[in-house]
Amino acid sequence: MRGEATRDQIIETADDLFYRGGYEHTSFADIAAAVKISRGNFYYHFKTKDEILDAVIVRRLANAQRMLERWEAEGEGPADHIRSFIRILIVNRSKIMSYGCPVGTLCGELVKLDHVAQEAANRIFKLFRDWLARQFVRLGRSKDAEELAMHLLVLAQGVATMASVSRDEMFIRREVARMEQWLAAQCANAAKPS
Amino acid sequence: MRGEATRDQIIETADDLFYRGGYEHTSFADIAAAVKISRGNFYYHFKTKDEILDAVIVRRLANAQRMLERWEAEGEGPADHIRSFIRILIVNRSKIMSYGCPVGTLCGELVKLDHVAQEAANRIFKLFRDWLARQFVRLGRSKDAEELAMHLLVLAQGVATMASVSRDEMFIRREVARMEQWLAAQCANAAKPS
DNA sequence: GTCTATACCTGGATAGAC
DNA sequence: GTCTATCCAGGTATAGAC
Repeated sequence: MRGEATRDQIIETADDLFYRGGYEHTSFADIAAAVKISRGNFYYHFKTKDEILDAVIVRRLANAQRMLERWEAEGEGPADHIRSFIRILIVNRSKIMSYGCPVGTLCGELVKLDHVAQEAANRIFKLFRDWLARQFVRLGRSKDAEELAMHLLVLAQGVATMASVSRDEMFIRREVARMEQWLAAQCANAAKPS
Repeated sequence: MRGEATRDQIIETADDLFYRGGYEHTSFADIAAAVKISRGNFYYHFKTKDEILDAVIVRRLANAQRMLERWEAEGEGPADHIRSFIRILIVNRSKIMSYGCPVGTLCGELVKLDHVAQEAANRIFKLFRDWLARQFVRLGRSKDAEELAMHLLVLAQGVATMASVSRDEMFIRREVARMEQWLAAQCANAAKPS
């Protein structure tokens, strides 16, 4: 069915527009124009704007899941896997400097809107947190794995926010170097308290 | 003049509503209702919504400035001053868990809206960064004072973002403890490379 | 300086032809 | 499955009385 393809295109486009312009600020007209369909056709695929948001979140969850699996398949061990996470800040630096972190900015917006999809969006963070925690467990830090995972998310979110303010690539590189240094210290401390 | 008082009330109310609900999501009607004036009267004080935003940013800048001066007056030295900065995360934990950091979330929203006031809002960050850098200089870290200041802002922003996602007070306390530990290490390293 | 009334537009959502 | 036409709510902004 051609319809499925259109639906996927809408979700993909909405994902991108929500990232670049925010959820509320992006209108049906914007998405329809980008997909090159009429506004009316839109409602054949999604009855409400919230439905598109849900679909976008599902898509982001799936994409994140795939990315984590790839990192595990490619990396040599838990430390390597965590390093892959840290390096998305470098890999995606352009977009991050322009629009921040897709996950963090969406969750932040939904908080302010007091939106029902808040919890769904937070699940993306949980996915990363649990995955990171598993890596720290394998690193011999089972006692504080969760805390270390949260701390890495803190660093990543902080860097993303300040990167979109300063728009300074060297800033990102310095902070990433710090994060890798921190990770190395955690490896050395394996099985010891923080 | 009564007019000045009304104007101030509008700014104060808008400041709060912009923080809790975001700039775009907050309508004139919302502000007018909260201040208990008519929408028409509104336009006597501010011709456009952007004008209110400008006034709110000016207000936030002034408030931040006053807060920094208070910290310097109250604290015993640069390390103490920086600790005051770190502890706003504890002091404002309720609001931060509900709405994130007022500065970070505003700048993040303005980035997505591609709003002209972006630069003005970023000035609030610059105020904090410069002030923190001065404290680090006094701590004998003139070589990397700017970098350390940015790193503290990264930590604060990351904690604020993840706090509004996890809504876990203990998480904030753990991260603040980490920040204070980090600060102590920087003091010990005074005049040495990071 | 504050109000009411209202113009105007945009955005979400529906109906119905093709 | 896609379109055009249209409705309606809410948001910014203006005019003009008091």
